[in-house]
Amino acid sequence: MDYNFREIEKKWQAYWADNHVYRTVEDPSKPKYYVLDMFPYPSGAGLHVGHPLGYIASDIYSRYKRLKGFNVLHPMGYDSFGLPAEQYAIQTGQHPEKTTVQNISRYRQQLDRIGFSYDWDREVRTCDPDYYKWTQWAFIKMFKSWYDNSLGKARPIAELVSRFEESGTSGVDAACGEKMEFTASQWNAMSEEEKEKVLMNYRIAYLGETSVNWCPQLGTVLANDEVKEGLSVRGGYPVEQKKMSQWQLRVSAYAERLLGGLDSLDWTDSLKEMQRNWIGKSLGTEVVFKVESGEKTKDVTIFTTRVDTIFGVTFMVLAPESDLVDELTAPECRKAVEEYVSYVKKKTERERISETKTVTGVFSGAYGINPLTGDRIPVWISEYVLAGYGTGAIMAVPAHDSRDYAFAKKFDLPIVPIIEGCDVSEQSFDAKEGKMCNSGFLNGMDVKEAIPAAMDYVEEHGLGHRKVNYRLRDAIFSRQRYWGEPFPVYYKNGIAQVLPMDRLPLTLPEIDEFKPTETGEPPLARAKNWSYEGHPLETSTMPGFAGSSAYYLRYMDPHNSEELVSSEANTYWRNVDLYIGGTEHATGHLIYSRFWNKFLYDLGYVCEDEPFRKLVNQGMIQGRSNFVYRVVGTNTFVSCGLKDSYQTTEIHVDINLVHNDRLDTELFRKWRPEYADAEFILENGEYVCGWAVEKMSKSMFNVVNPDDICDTYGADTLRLYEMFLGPIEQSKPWDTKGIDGVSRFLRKFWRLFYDGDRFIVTDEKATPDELKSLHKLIGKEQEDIEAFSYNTTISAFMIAVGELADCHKREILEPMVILLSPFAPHIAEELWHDLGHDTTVNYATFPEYVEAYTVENTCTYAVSFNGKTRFTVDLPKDMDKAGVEQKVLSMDQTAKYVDGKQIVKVIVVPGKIVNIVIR
RNA sequence: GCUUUGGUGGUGGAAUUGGUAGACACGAGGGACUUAAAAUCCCUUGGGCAGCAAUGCCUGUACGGGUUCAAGUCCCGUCCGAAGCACCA
Repeated sequence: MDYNFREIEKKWQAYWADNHVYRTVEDPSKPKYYVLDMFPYPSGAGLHVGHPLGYIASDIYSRYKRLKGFNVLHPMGYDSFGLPAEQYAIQTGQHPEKTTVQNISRYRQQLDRIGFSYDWDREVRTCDPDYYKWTQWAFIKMFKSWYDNSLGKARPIAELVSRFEESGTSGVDAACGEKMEFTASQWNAMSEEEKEKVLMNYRIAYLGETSVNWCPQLGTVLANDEVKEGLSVRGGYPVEQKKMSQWQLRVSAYAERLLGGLDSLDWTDSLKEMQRNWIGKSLGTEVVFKVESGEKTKDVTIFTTRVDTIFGVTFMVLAPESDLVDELTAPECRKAVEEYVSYVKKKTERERISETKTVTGVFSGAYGINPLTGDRIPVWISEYVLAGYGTGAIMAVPAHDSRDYAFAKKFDLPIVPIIEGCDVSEQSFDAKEGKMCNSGFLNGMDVKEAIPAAMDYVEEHGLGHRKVNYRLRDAIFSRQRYWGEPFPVYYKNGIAQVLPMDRLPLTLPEIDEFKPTETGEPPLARAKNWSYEGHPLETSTMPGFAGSSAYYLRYMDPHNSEELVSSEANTYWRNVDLYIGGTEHATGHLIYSRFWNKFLYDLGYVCEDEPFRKLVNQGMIQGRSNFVYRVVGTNTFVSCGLKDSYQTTEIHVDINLVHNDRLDTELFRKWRPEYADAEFILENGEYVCGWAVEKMSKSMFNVVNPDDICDTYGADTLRLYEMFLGPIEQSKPWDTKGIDGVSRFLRKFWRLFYDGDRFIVTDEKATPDELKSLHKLIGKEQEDIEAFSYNTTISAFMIAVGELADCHKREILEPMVILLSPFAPHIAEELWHDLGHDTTVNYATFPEYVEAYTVENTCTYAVSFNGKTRFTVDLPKDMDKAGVEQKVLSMDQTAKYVDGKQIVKVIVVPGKIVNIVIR
């Protein structure tokens, strides 16, 4: 019998499913290992071969860890709330739940064909009320919590209330919106409504007025990570800034912990760096400038990281959106300022970004006083200062900041250099180096000394204080959409209240249309009886990241209706040991999840501070597109090699019409009616297509469906091939050409067991050479899998099978089957049973590596260096044979000393040099 | 502009972390078996030179320097690519 992958794969997939082979239960007698994939959003297009790349990698690791004796948690689920299903619903009237369920079942079919070892009994779906009950639960917990900066953790809000009752704000160091100060009696005198307003300033989930990314086309607000270059990530629509009252999460309170926690994680440096940049910590100084405008004076606080340059300040700048603008504008300038502010408001985010080089601004008519020099300096207004960062006001040092420099040049403001010898005639000198001058007490200091010295001075003289600033903003948590988690919030007399826990889940109401109302309210406003005890419920829903922030916890205990996760399950599984997914979540999901987990940790619901210990970013599989070249104005297509002699248009052609870059011209004519009478100019009788590596997408006609690969080559071949393509972290194009190699390898493997229909495995003793091949492979596989270097493991396999092509001995083949099983589980199961085992291979153990088998016979060589024979050493016997000219040996067995130093290794290149590594 | 990360045959990629560069695979070329095809197997395959031949020699990891007995790997400079951030004071 030949290797019939179709039958084998069907048989074993059915067996695994029927017997729940991969069901996982907590087992304290075994060490745990938690391997997680980023769960997919089930889109209508189904999976293409790029999606399973990470899943295959994690599945191999899971199976490997099981062989190593670990109790492995390896679950899968769906991130099933989201925009595409809703957009589709708006267009067709089809309920998003219906399309979501359809898409999920298609995903499941596709996933099942690849042979993953998921414990499907633990599946979660974020749109399932039994699941989002816990998303809503966490939101309520956040609503009922505040962040105590002095303890560095979240605490129940009731605790804050009692502190306010006792002593007001004194002694309270809380993360909050605006700074507040009041006494206990002031607090106690407040109305309920006023108290609620105050508490909203401290809650971790809070309702607040803020400038948001508003996307008119989508009719919703978006988080910062959902916007790239002023366009929405989904759909690519323009985004504008708008002030709105929105639910937010006080992620900024966790900035320092999110930053510090990175050090302990086993993530790539680049990913950690991305998060660090996103958090954007900077240490600087807040300095108070007195500002005069007509008769009025006001203290204006600015933030700077370079107080040392304060003697070079020649003007100040306010952000156009800053509240100070209105207060400080002098009457004679009011008209110009108002015009400027409305001009800035009209611009979209996109325009502001693309016009960063055009300098704009207007004079406010106010003057500030430099607190160190007493100089009187003009106050300007310009969009290059952001309202949301620092205080929305800056001191400008044109000599040493390129943005201030550009502004000074444009509006002809003075530029005063304060670092010796720098030339500021053409550009500013931004570097933090050199000696200070024109700077009073700082003169002669190096910039590096001057920064702390200036900070000290400012603090000692009461002019300001050191201040840490973060770029990380609070997460905007409201979306004006239907297909998301409803907020468990109602409004009683206009005050936001959360539902009692026993009312959860608050399920999505049925509505007849999914688009926003005519008055621009979210779709939920269409729902009838959308109220709680007569009070209206919140009509916006939660964003996509809500459901994905704690899903890894739910997998630990997915059917628990009393708790998010029981403490037994949580203390057993703890956190994710290995998380595999794309980098695109670096500043979104991976920040929110860490925040969410830390919050739950503070309240004692989970036992680990960080959710994901090790993180591997799989690269993208790109498409390999093919092109044909149409001669302009004709229906004639010219082969790629000849295209330069014609004027041509490049046209994407469906890769299914192309094999090895050769176009099937008959299929091409049938592909589209307009090509029915196409003519071709061939080279060597063939039409050669051009190609390019692009994103895999329908519009490029380069999508490869894993189902098709499973049909023609089998799931095991697909798995092997995706891993053989190259390192997991790297992006690489899918190229179907190479798949024959691994397919051939599996057939060769099969032929170790079968000659036609004859099972040819014998009980003969293995030879030393055979054992050597086997153990080399065991060693290599172990080492490589731990390092996620699966492609080289597969190479090692191919070499071993080549070496063992004539070996049909059980003693060798049985371990080989176990070694292959993480990569190609179906064929391994089949052969494992053919070898006479009743259990599945996954309950076997990983073969033990014996180094002795791989070490050759040795004989003694004299080793000399520096012209003298120093000692003798045992080296492999074939040392002097051609082809083995060099060996690196561990010297442990022969531990020799030269001149009192221990020899660690010896490197021999016959006829050339001997290198001794000593310690 | 800043941060991160790369640059090795026709292609995907190896290289024990400083030790024979190009493993393994694809593609290409040649051959065997076959009426033929598929399948399978064998040989060649970075470039150049010499030889009937086994083989030998030179050169070669983006470019230019350097450290070292030894550099794809480490250091300095230049060029190019990818990703992320982007008026963050």
